Amino acid sequence: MSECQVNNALEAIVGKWKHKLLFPLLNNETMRFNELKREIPGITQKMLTSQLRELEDHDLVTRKVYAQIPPKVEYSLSEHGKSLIPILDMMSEWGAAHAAHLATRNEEQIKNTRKEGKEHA
Amino acid sequence: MSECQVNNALEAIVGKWKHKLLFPLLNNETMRFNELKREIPGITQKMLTSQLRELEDHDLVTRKVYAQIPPKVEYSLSEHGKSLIPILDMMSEWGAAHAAHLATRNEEQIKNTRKEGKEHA
DNA sequence: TGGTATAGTATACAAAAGGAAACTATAGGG
DNA sequence: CCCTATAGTTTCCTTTTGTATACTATACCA
Repeated sequence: MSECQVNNALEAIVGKWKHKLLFPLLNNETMRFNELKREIPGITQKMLTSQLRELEDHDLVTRKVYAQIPPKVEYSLSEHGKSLIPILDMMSEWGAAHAAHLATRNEEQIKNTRKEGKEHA
Repeated sequence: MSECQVNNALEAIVGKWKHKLLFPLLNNETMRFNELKREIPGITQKMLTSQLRELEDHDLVTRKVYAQIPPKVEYSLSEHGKSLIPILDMMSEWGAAHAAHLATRNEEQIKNTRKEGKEHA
């Protein structure tokens, strides 16, 4: 296992918005710019553009421009992008376990605080 | 697969330095503050402290303080922290594949550029 | 002539992250 | 009395990110 390769992987999917774009694209074969924007509440056009460009640079997302007016651009997950699915799956599973772990830990801390309170009383 | 859980997972290990701390801690049962600092070139004390605190908050790293002077503090991967290993492994593998993918893609682009050059000549 | 729609850019600003360097505590050694 | 060592904290500054808002092009429609 190499820290440098982990870094490569993280760079591809990390960012405030980047991995949030992946999910709508997993569920829809193709998506248009404004469609993505509607799916991701709070994102600005600038952020959506820049994050899509970065995903494109990593060849995770494919951008197809139609020479029309008004413009039409379709985004979709590339074949290479789909190779991320198992990792996202695993992270999702671990994320859930992690959240549960922290929740029980915090409950225990609250119990201990109460005990201490009684001891001091 | 849930975007929110992936987010939980990413939050735990993302940051310019956080995952870089994990590797020395995987290879050594316990490590002291300055030992970690030496292992991670370029990190400042402030960053090392803050990232260690965040890992501790997520219960990925355990901090043991010895009441000595000069101070002695030992950091180690918690049991929960060790549950990250399969994910790091997978990310490392994907990161290598990803780097290779981008490399061949770029080579092809260079070839195509040369072809275009000849065509125009 | 003016409004609509799409997929963006451009500009200005605010907030967050990160870096550099100085400062802290205190036991032991010279 | 000063120096060393460890594990930080504090302050100030710079860089990076992100937000808000306005602006662009152009075919079609009324």
